[in-house]
Amino acid sequence: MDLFVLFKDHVQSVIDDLIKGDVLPQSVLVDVNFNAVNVEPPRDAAHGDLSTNAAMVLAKPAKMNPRALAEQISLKLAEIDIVKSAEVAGPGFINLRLEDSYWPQVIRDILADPVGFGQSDIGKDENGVSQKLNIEYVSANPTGPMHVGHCRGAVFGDALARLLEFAGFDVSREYYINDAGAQVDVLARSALLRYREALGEEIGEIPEGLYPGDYLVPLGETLKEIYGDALLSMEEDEWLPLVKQEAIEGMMGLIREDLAALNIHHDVFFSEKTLHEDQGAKIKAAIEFLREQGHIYRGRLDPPKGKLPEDWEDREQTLFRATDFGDDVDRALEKSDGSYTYFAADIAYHKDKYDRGFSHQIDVLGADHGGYIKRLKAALKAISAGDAELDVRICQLVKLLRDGTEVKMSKRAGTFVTLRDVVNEVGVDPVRFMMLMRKNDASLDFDFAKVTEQSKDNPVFYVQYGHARVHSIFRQAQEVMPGIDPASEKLKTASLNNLVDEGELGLMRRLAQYPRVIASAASAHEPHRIAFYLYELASELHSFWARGKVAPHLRIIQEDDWELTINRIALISAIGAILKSGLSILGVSAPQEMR
RNA sequence: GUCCCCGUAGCUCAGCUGGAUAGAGCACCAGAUUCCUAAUCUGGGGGCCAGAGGUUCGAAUCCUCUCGGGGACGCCA
Repeated sequence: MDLFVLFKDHVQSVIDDLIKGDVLPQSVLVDVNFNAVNVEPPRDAAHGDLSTNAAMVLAKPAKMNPRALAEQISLKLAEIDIVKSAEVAGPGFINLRLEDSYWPQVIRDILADPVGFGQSDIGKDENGVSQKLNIEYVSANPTGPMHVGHCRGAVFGDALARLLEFAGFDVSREYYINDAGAQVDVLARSALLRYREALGEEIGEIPEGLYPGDYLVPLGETLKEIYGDALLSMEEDEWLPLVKQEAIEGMMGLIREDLAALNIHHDVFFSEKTLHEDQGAKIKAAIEFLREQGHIYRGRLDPPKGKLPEDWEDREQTLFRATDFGDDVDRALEKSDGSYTYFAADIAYHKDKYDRGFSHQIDVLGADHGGYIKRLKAALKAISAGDAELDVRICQLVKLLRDGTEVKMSKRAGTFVTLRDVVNEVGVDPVRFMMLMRKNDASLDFDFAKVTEQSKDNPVFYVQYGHARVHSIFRQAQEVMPGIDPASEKLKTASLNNLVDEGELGLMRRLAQYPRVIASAASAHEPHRIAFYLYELASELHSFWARGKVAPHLRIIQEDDWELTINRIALISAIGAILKSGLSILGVSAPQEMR
């Protein structure tokens, strides 16, 4: 149960009452945007537990003084059982304070359903059925193992998928394999070289333009096992498809392993190549579909400003009228050799997703694809007649630092850092958490020294230690007070009396915010908000724990007071549950012990 | 030349889709543990929210322009 949603309903019904009582004019029902009315925790806790701006939003349309209106509303709100006081403050805020006896309810709610607490229904339709949502992320070219650059999008997409699932969506995780372009041809040629090497040939330096990486060596061996020396006697148009097929499978195997090392698993791997099969039947169909709607025409494009490509030729071509859907220019669908552009295939791909029932789509792309957003959105709008929505999230670059100096990466110089290197060196949890401590569209410094540091300076350990601390207290309690069992069902029926210290109340208030944090992070597609919330929750826990050092009556374990001890155990058990819940959304483990 | 992202404390960043006196961490200074893990906690100084206009009861947040950093700009993927 989300406290803030509950009170928004209360506020709404008070407004309805005031309209019925002719205090407010009927006209506000049409004049007021009720979405602007909100109930939220005040920034300053001294202002109370909940705050609403209702009077200020309503004042103007109702032609009333905001403070006078606030008085009227606050009187009604004060009648609610659990409301201790309702005060008007500032320009017309209504600050609510709840009875201290209310807060333990959040502990009961959490203990009753530790895994489900905070789940949201924003992903569900009016019948309570989860809506289908497709999130495409990673989609690295299958030409080699993943490097750190891919890492952020992978972690972000995965965490967002988990978050949206938690928020009620029926989520499908998808990987788009770019197995149709020229790059995979280069891959195949590079692989053939390794194949010849496996057959004993001296291949020398890898020629410019081919992939030099050692990771292709095993692929050469595999080709040798499958084909013997048969490929050597074939023409390129004969061996290329065979080698390409094998190479892509090999590279996708590497990539899947890399992703698995990060705890990332996709539901669907969609091959771009399948769109091009049968003379591009699927792409042709998508273009035909658009043509029927009048969104395709033959025309010329202006050459791009800034730098003119050397082989620029002005020609009439098949164009998608993207400008009708918010893009800056219309977009080409066919290359000069008659084959389809990458974008044309992508239109077919997004149409395919739409046809599979995904009206909610998210693409997670790298920073270098920023210029691609508008045309993708335009395409989905056109293909779904405005029915589907696409959000494109861009992940900015990660700057790798070692001892404070930037690690420059270059494929030529062979100094690029693979994802696997990073995971092996620092571990999955720190990598994931670090990537999620930043807003996705801000660039990110990733300092090896800091990420591996096991101290409070490292937010991962700080939050995980919060969870470990909860369990540490459990262990201690069972030792000194045999008979107390944190896992027991009895905890759920604890009296929860006497949890009246500011620290305890603060923790309960913080717990009550969890559903709200989930809902806002999910609807904004911003998983980093979870990370910050967890940090704050852990911080309050550590702080309360430390106060027990100087004020013994605040320690969780009170050997001479079983009831209080059990009540506090219930409190920290709820905290542990939320830390675990939030960490699992981020895909980070919640250890019970850290030594 | 056009479009997108960013600009908040010395540093790294939050700021809950427009709310009240702008917050954390690091760094710096001063403290805290006979007993629940010091991988912790308490207190302190530190700000023209890049700048200028505008929108309104109210702007770090929305709009316009300027400056600075990054990215993208027919058929690459």
